[in-house]
Amino acid sequence: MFAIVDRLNEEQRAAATFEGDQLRILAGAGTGKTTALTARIAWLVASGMPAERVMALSFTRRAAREMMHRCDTLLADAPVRSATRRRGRIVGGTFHSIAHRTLRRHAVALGLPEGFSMLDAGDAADVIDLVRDEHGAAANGRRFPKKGTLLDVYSRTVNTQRPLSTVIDEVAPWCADQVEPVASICRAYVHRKRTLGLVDFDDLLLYWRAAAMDDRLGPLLAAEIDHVCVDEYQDVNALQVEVLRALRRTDPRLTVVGDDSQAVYGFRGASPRHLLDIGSVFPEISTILLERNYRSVQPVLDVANAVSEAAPEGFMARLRAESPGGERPRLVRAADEDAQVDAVCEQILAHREEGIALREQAVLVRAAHHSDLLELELSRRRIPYVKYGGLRFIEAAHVKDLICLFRLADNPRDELAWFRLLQLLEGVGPVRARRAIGALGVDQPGTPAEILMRWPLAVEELPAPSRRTADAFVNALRPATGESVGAHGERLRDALAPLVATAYDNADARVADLDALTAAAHNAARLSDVAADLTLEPPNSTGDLAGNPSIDEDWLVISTVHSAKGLEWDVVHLLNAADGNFPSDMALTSREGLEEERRLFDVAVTRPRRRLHVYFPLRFHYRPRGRDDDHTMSQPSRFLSADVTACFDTVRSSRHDTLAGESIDAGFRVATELDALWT
DNA sequence: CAGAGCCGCCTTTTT
DNA sequence: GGCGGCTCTG
Repeated sequence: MFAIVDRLNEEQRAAATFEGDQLRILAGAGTGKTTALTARIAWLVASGMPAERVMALSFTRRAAREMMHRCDTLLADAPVRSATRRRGRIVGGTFHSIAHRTLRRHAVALGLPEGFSMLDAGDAADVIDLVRDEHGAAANGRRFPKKGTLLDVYSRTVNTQRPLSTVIDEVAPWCADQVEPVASICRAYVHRKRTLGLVDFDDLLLYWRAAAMDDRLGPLLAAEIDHVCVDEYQDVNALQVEVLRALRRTDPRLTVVGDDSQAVYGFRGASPRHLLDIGSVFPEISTILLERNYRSVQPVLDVANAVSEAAPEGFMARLRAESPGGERPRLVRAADEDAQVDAVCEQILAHREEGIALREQAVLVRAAHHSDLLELELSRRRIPYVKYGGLRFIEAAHVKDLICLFRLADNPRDELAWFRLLQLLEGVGPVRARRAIGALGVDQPGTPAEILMRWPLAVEELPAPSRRTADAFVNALRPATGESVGAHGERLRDALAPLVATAYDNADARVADLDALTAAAHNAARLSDVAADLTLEPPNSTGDLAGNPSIDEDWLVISTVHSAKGLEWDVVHLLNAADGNFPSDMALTSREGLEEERRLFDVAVTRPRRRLHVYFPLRFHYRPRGRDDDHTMSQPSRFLSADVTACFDTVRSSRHDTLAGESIDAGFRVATELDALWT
């Protein structure tokens, strides 16, 4: 049992073995927060608490995965109390994924159809657009918020639990006098989702809270869990706090970990106040501070300290390194983005020659598309990489088609899925699709089977040539008696494949994707689960470009700074440290926006253990990923103040040498090929 | 009414 | 360079 806390320092050990009910661990970057939290979990389990009665929550998927992984490792080594009891696994994941599991288990009690559909952000915007149209929003001649803004306003209102008017003042002040029409659309949106059995990301939390607050269901849920742990508590929002409060109504045991100086999810309603003022919700909570940084060498921490010193408020103590020595970070000025990419690749390979594997290096970017050029170059140089964050596989049209089909198989009320799939048919556009859906009566009462029984009425609305195809794919929706979920999935895939093949180009690759996705149906309880899992935990298809990392033993990590939070590498390369990129000019409309960018910058520079390289191109392509020659000049990031820059060795990338080398190489090749004609 | 073709806008971060 | 929204045509 003591092996668990053997390698911890005094404060970490105090946290892991804390005897009280409620604990808050406050700690700066690199001080071993997650180590302390996972050690605490292992300690609780070793002390006799069944692992499956510990719930561990985090906001991001990556942080949740990391936490689960470390728990698994610790628990595998820890002693088992009772030889007869098989060790369970802790209940862990993101808030949203645990909420989803709870909703599936108690769907009926919560007034949801068993096969409810999980909407992604795009679907949610489409539903809200639907009700927006029906309200004749654009008709009154006034500028009215579009679906994106409406969803943003709705989501912030839900997540911050504040009045709609306050949120509108903040997010879209130009329509502050239209609060009532917006409210009415929000009400219609909520009502529509309920009628059709649709659940969006925010609903997961709303229903979970309702379940935990319910007089019958709440105690049931509470009785399943002894201890709740929350990582990255500075990223929780008001709604998540209420979920926690509801879950802990009867049993107080709770451990949270956080760092207010790393709060970077304000844009979705999170606030570090929840961490700092936690006493107002859980008055009994004790606090332990972790202050010793084990991650980084002092020259790297000097950068972080200089960055945070410029902040007007809110940072904790200066970071002091436990490990001595270390090299000064490098600030690399490159002529343009191409030179930056070259410099990064050269540096990565140089480190690799020194014995630092690709896996121990990461390239961090503010926005996912900042690594586009780099990814091309990495592929060209055959350097394998995996990218986290950014555009998702799931947003590819054919992937959404299959997800919609799986949703529809369990929930024939899913108007959105019908609308999308019907339009794959030849000669069917929005109008005919809508008529057919009207004939189905998706909003009428009745069982799923009864809705499908109205299909003969709906098919009348479609043009004659498409009816056979349409019949075939609706037949595939009906479950055959005794058929497994996997077999049903295959049948749906077969019905969709020809439609996908005619509706899009590069059909082969797309149909291959369908196969891979269908495979997931074989060990699922129901098809809507497969769809929901893909929505909550979307795979990313990058990495294909540079070879398959599961075969290559070593690969580079590319990540957005947001997705990199909580992780560490020996070497970190931070790209595009130019104003407008980082801080993103999108964030500069408010002071809080700028401060959040500063914390994000702080997160980025506190990721490396040993080496930090910050790159700054002097010119940018005017169009992102543009291959033309239009450039704009750029300023260094405002976070690279004189004090910060003083912590770096500033170097210029040697683009010209590389160019010269390449042209000599090309000249040599031409000569060889010309000669080859005559041998 | 569907679909081709054209214009202009876009691009933060995550569940 | 991609996509959403618009117009024009059959």
